[in-house]
Amino acid sequence: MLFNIPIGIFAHMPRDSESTRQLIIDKALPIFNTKGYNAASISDITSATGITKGAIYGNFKNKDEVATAAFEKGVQIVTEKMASRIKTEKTAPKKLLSIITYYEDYILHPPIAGGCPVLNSSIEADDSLPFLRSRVIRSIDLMKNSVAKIVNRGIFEGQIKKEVDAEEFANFFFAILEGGISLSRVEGDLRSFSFIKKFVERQIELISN
Amino acid sequence: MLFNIPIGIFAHMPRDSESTRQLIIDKALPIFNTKGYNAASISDITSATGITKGAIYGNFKNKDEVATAAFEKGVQIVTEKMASRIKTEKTAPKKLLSIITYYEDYILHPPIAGGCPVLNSSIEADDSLPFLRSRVIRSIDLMKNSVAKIVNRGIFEGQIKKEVDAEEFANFFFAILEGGISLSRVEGDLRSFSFIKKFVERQIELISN
DNA sequence: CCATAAAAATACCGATCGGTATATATATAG
DNA sequence: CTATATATATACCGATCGGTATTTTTATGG
Repeated sequence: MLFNIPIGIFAHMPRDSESTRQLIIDKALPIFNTKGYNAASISDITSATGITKGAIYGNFKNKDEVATAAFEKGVQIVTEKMASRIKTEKTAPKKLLSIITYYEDYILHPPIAGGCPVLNSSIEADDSLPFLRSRVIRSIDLMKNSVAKIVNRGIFEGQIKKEVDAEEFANFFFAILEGGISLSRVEGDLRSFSFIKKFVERQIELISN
Repeated sequence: MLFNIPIGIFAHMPRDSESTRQLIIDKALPIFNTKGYNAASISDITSATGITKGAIYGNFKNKDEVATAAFEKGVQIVTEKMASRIKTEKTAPKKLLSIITYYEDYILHPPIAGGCPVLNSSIEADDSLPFLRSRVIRSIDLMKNSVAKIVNRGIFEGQIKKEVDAEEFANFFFAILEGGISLSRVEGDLRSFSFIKKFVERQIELISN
């Protein structure tokens, strides 16, 4: 944990503020993700962490910075878990299918309470929360690009039909899966997502050789 | 405006509270839709309407009821405009295409500031705002059903391939278009939506006879 | 023109918000 | 053991929140 900290540079080292910072981020993430940025309060975070306001404002400049750090953590969790799923498969169609099941598992066993942080923040940040918007855009771009890369590599390796537009497919793929998550979440069951899953699976089959 | 009010039943009729109520709803709708329920405040509404808190709480029990009325108004606006577009077309494929262009126009010339109230409320209401959730679900169901009806009628009239699963298509259609709106809104341009539009148009072509 | 009842405006409430200034606790260097 | 720098806790700030009690305005019936 502390191995990276250069010994001798800091003359004094009282309590470990880095682990406090991580605690705040970890506890703040599900709070922001379920309640939304505006409804989530600093005192929500103090309750969840058992840490006082002084510790929070000692480690973050303001609420925006806590939210930003929490969002980045959320993106990291989501994308890392997804990437590890993708890696286990060898061909493009199977990689794409693994993303679908990742989304399905995400609904059944949410790694972060409150749904997908990218989608949630996307809705909340589109006209308010300017400090989050660019980060949301970047995350979306990252996720769409990774899908496009899979498709293009699949074309190169002969698993995907070469006339497929990777960027178009990536947009479709991302939009419908995010839409599917939001549908199943608000409806409270997997029914809508199952339809969407079936549809997307057929699309993958259709573009495969 | 006042023609419908039965004369003689009310002994006294000071200011017209119904038009005040409508003013509040009309001004509150874009506020709730852009800022979200929690960030939107009663004083935001008093500023926008030029009306005082007393008038608001004279016409609504609390903030929840204002938000509910605004949401229903939003749904009404969205669905009525969409229905009128659909009606101008005769065949199922053309009706479906008209919905796509409706969404596209919605992005370019939003009838309500802040995006789609159904999608926005869906995200915000999924774990908070229980008083809105059932209404959101009902609205989504309504919109998906109208798409499914178009598809089924299209099958019946021979315009759509009979092996098409109307409910599956409706789920796909709704999820991807809502996803497309949210994408283009947060990204701030139509690029993603254009890809999605192209994709959905091809799907419509594929299920058409 | 006056009485009346409804609607809207005003004034106020406790609670909570994000944020800050200050005090206290803690770990290390000497 | 002590001095010191840092991390955390405490106490407090003005602003704003949703909501309510009360007063003022307004339209109508008589």
